[in-house]
Amino acid sequence: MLKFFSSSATNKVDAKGRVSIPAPFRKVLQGEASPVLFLMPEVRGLPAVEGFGQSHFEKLADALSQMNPLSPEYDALADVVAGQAHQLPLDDTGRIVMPEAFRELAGITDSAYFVGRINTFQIWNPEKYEAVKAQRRETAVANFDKLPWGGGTAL
Amino acid sequence: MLKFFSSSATNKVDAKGRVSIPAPFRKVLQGEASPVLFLMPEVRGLPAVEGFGQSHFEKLADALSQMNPLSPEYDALADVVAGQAHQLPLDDTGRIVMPEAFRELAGITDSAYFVGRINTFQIWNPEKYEAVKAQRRETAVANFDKLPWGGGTAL
DNA sequence: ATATTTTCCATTGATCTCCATAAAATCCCA
DNA sequence: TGGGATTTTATGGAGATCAATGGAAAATAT
Repeated sequence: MLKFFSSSATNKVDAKGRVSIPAPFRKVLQGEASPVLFLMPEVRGLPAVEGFGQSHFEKLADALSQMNPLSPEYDALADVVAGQAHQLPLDDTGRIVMPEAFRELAGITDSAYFVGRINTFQIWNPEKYEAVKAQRRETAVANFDKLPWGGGTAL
Repeated sequence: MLKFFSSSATNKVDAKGRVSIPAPFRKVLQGEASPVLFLMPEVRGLPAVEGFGQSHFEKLADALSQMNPLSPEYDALADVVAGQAHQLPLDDTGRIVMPEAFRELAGITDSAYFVGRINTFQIWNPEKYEAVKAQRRETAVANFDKLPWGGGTAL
């Protein structure tokens, strides 16, 4: 079973904030030791929510554990990774209740766009993502040679 | 067992988007650890879909994992490689359901042209490929001396 | 008791699986 | 080497399964 988040989908968000996690992402989460979902604000402040599973969270936690907990850097990163993050249970139909704070941060009201990012996925307001998508496409065309297309020409 | 995609074929696409993956390509996919097919938009923006197996995807994912996930380049490439990509199961007769977004991107309606590209293959609208084929042949003639033809004329 | 949250059930539409057929490629043996 | 027999491919369709969603009942908290 695959361990990367790929594909994208737009799902509805109901009045209580319930939303289905796309099945391909659920399968990644369920392939992990403990099938839980973490959400946190997009680190750079983009209007999006970052989601991932247990294994990625542990990598973050381990990295933080190496840092000096009395440093400003630790304070800052721990706030994003732990303080503002939530660990959410999936109900039996694969839904979560997306906390109000995240919906507000991402400008999500009645629908949410899920997009895979390999080790994580992001949740966007569909219209807002549409706006960055074209820009990303352009940047991708200009940078595709950074990827290994078989010949090892990358980098 | 061959591990490169070569040959080409035109197959029908039914109303639900079902299409047979040409047998030679299936054999390449089935030679891998996990026989799944990835599809993603052609990275340079051509009206075509790029297909490949697990091993190539992992090369891309590894390369991305080396990049700074907070850079615009990561955003852009991850969107193409993961966000806009899909991992598709082959049914027992070797078909996939080609997502609507890909059919639209490539202008594919009722038939699809599959063409091998060594480490990947591409899927085109047959007429659209016909249009680029002549151009490619010209460029190939001008560059065939970059390939080893055994006589020592190469390079 | 009221409001909020969680669990459960029900519906619909999409997706997957299975079966069946026809055409093409391959095999095989005289 | 011919040519029939077998296997592999490509394709169509229908039934079974699953995903997404809405709503209500049950539980919990205030």
